Amino acid sequence: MAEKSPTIRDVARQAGVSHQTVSRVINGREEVSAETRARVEEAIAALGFRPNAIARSMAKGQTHTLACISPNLTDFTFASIIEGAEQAARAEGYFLLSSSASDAQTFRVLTEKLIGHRRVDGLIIINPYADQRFEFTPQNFPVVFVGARSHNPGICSVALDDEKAAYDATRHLLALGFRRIATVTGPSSEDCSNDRTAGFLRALSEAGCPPEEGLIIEGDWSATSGQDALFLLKEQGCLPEAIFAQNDRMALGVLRAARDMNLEVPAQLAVIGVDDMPLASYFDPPLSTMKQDMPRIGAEAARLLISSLRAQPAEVCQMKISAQLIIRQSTQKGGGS
Amino acid sequence: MAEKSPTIRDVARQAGVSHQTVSRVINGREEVSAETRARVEEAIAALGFRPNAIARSMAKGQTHTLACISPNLTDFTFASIIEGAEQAARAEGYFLLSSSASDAQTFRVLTEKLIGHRRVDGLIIINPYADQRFEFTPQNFPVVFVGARSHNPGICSVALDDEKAAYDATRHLLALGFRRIATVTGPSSEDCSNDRTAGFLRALSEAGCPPEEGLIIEGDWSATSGQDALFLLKEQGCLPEAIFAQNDRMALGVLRAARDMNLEVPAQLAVIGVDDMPLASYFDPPLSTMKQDMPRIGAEAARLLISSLRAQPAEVCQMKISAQLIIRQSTQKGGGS
DNA sequence: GTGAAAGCGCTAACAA
DNA sequence: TTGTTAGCGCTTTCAC
Repeated sequence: MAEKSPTIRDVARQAGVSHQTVSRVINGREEVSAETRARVEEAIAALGFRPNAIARSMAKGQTHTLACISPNLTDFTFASIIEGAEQAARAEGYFLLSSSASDAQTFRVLTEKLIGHRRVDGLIIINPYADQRFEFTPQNFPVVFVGARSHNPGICSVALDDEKAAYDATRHLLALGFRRIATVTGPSSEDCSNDRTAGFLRALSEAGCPPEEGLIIEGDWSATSGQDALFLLKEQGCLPEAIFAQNDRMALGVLRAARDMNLEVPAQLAVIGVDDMPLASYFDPPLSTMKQDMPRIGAEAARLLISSLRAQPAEVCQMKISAQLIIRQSTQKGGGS
Repeated sequence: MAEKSPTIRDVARQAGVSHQTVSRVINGREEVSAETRARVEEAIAALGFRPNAIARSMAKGQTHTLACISPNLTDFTFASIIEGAEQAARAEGYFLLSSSASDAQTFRVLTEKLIGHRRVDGLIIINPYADQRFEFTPQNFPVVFVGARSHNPGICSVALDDEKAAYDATRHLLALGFRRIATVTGPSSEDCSNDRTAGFLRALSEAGCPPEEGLIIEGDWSATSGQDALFLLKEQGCLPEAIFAQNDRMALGVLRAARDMNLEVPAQLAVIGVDDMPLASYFDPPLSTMKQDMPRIGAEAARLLISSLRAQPAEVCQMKISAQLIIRQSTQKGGGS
C-alpha cells in the first residue's frame, strides 16, 4: 500500500541534475535549456513521478482548494450550482470541498475549521442569507456569495436576476390574456423573494393591471406551501386566472391543489414556476417555468473567486444571471412538453 | 488578507516551552504535566493559534481528506449519498472532496490527479460499474464502492439490498391481489438491475405466478424509458395489472404514459417504484415505492473507508442496506400520501 | 542555465 | 516530563 513514491530528488538523481532544476521543469519555467528539460522529463516519465500537492501547498502557502458551503447538498438547485463550481474550479486547477451546514451554528464551526486550519484558499457560500449565517462570514478571507446579492460591500456575489425573471414570467401570463394573476412568494425575509415580487408587480403595473389585494401569498419554497396557497386563495373567494409561483416546488404544490379542486390547468388556472427542476416536464400538466442556469452560476462564482485569488485587487461585483422562459402546457395548451 | 497566523513556535515562545511540547499539547498526548499544558493552552488561546492542517499532512503523510467520485452531483440519489458520506467523514475529522466524472476517461484523469498528487487518503466511488470506469479503479489504494456490489475481491462495497427490495415490492403487489405483473428494469449491464429482476422473479415464483413472456421490459433509469415501456406493453397487447418500475423516475414515466392512455392508477394499473425520490408524494397519484436510505449508505461507506485507513488490515465486506416499503396511492386507493 | 542553502509548520525519534 | 535534532517534498532566494 505504500511503495514510496518518487520525489523530486529521485528524479534529479536519475537525470543527473539538481532537484531545483526538476522543480523548474515541473513548474514550466523558461530558464531551463531544452536539452536538460528533455533529460528531466525523461526521468520523470521513467520514474512515474507526480509532484506531491501537499508539499507544494506547504511551500507556497496555498492549497489550491476551495470550499463550497450550502444548506444541503441534495436540493437540486444547490447540487447544480456545486457541480458547475466544481467543474470550473477543476478546469482552473483547483479542487472543491463541498460541505453542508444546515444551520448557522454548524456553519460557524465549519468555516472556522476550514479557514482556521488553512485547508482552503477561498470560500463559496450558497444562500448566505438562508439564516443568520451571514453574520459568521469570515473576515479578511476570499469569499463569494451565491444565490443572493451580497449586502457586504467587500464581497462579490452571483445570483439569478430575480426581478427580471419574475417580470418575464408575469409578462408571459399577461401576454396570454390573463389579468387576475396571483403570486406565491418565498419567505419575505429573503431578498430573492422580494425581488421576484417586485418584478411581478412591475409587470402588472406596466400592463395597467393594478395588483389586487390578497393575490400575494407568502410561501416557504416547499410544495406544501404552494398547495396551501391555492387553498387559501379559494377560501378567500379570490381564485385567480393564473399563478406565478416563485419556484417550481411551490408550483407543483399549486398543481396538486388544483387537481384536488378539480380545476383544469391551464384552462381554469395557468401556472408558471421558476427553476426548471428535473422532471418539471413530467408534471401534470408539464410545467412552464423560468429556467435558471445553475451550473453557470456556480461556475461564475468559482471563476470569480479564483481570479480574486490570483490578482490581489479583487474587483467587487454583483453578477446577475438571466433566466430563460420555458413554455409548457401549464400555461398554454399544446405548448412543448 | 495575510496577517501571518501564529505557528507552533510562536506559541512555544509565548509559553516559554519548546515547540515540541506545544505539538504534544495540540495532539492531546498524555506525557505533558498539567501545569505545562495549562500554560500552553493559555498561550494558544491568547494568540488564537490554530494548527496548520497542510503542515500536519505534510509531516504525517496523510491528508485527512477523502474523495468521492460519482457520475454527477445532481442526481438526488448520488447527492444524498454524498451528503451522508460528507457528514460521517466530518464527524471523524475528515473532509470530503466530491467530484463528478461523467465518463470513464474523465474518471481516469481525475483519480490519477487526486491520488497521484496525494491529495486524498481514500476514495469512495459511486456507481463504479456505470461504465468502464471500474477498469481504472486505483490499485493499492484504499477504495470503497457504493451503489453496486464489488466484483473486486479486495474492495469493500455498500449498496442497497436490491434483490430483497424488489422481492418486497413485488410481494406488496401480489398481496394486493395483482397477478399479471410487469417490471421495467434498469440497463441489463448493471448488477443492480439484474438483482432487482431476480427478486421480482423470486416473489412471482413463490406465489405460483409463473413470470409471463414480455412482461420484463428493459429501461435505462430515465422517465422517458418508463413511459416507452408502458406504450410497448400496450402495443404488444399485454397490459399488466401492475408494474414494478425499478426506480422512481421510470415509475413517473409509467404514470405519465398511463395518463396519456387514460388508464386509472391504481384501479386499472398499480405502480410501484424504488428510491422514494423527493416529491414522489406529489406525483399523480402519489407513488408507492421502496425507500432507499441513501445518506446511511454514504455514511457507512465513509466509515468503512476511514476505519480501513486506521487499522491496516481492512476487513473486506459487501454491505447491503435494506429498503423500506412506502405505500401511497399508486398501489392502493386511500393509502397515505 | 544551473546548483546550494534555507525554510514552509509540523511530527517523530532520540536525548536529557 | 521536556527539549533537541531531523526531516516530510517542495519552492524560493541567491550564488555560480
